[in-house]
Amino acid sequence: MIASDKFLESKGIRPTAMRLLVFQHLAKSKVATTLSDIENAFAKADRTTLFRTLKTFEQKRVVHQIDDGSGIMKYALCEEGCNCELERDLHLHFHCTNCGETICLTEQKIPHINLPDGFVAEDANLVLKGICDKCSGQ
Amino acid sequence: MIASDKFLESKGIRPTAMRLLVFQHLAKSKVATTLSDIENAFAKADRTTLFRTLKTFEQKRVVHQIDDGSGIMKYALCEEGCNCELERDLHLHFHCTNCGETICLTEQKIPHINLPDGFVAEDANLVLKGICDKCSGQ
DNA sequence: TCAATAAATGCACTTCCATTGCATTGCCCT
DNA sequence: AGGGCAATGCAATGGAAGTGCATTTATTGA
Repeated sequence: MIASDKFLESKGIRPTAMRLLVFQHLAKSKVATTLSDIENAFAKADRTTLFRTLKTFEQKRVVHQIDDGSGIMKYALCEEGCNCELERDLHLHFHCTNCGETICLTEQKIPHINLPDGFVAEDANLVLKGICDKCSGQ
Repeated sequence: MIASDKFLESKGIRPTAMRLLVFQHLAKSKVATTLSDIENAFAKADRTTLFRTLKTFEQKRVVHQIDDGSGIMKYALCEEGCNCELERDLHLHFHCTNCGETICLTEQKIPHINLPDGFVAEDANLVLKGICDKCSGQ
């Protein structure tokens, strides 16, 4: 694993202190994270800065945004082998209705769908809702 | 096709004038509809009433809510053969990034996904984004 | 090194939509 | 008719995304 600052630089992102902290916070987290989560983790940080940091990360394909239907956007780091740069990495997400957490199931890809004539798909978002492994007692 | 008021009654919904209008508006529309769409269609109507009408419809399984990632909730009538009462009708939705419309592809079902141990899925939401048939020029 | 320039940050504010509280109206049933 | 509950309308709240602008911090080039 390379150092965070080198990694960000390799993505074309200037590795400021704030950005390194946000990046490392995302790296530690196993679940998708909301803006408010990050805001609470660093009491000193300003919402806007965090917001823009995430937007920058998203643009540079360091994180992807997840809309799990909870009404709040969540963010998660792209995987090592994530081919975000070429095409969207179409793994699915699992939203636990018990604990509210959203998990990237990077192993599970979205199956190919045959669309009616004239429809051209460019992106896909599949969110399963239910009970996660922790909450189901396993 | 049975009359709207009989239909609503059969679903346990009192068929008020407002509700009949909303129902018929949804029935006419081929695409998923936002609260604002309906609000604009009936200038006389109050947002709140429409909002609660939709919530009632949703609860009684007359409409389903669609979160297509546009940030605005949309609603569409459940199909004739929709088995919403027993389990969620897991068809997918197509969101056109050109015209902004969201279409229920009721023929296309969400494929079964094998989840890791401990995960129990109860609901699924699959939204494809791209260009719809009208916008692609077919 | 120092000034000029560009990028990042912080604060205040706006906007948009979902949602709720409460008073009022209208409908149904006895 | 009238009691009671459901539906409606108005006003207000709340939460999250997003924007404008001034300030600070970093980078670059003389």
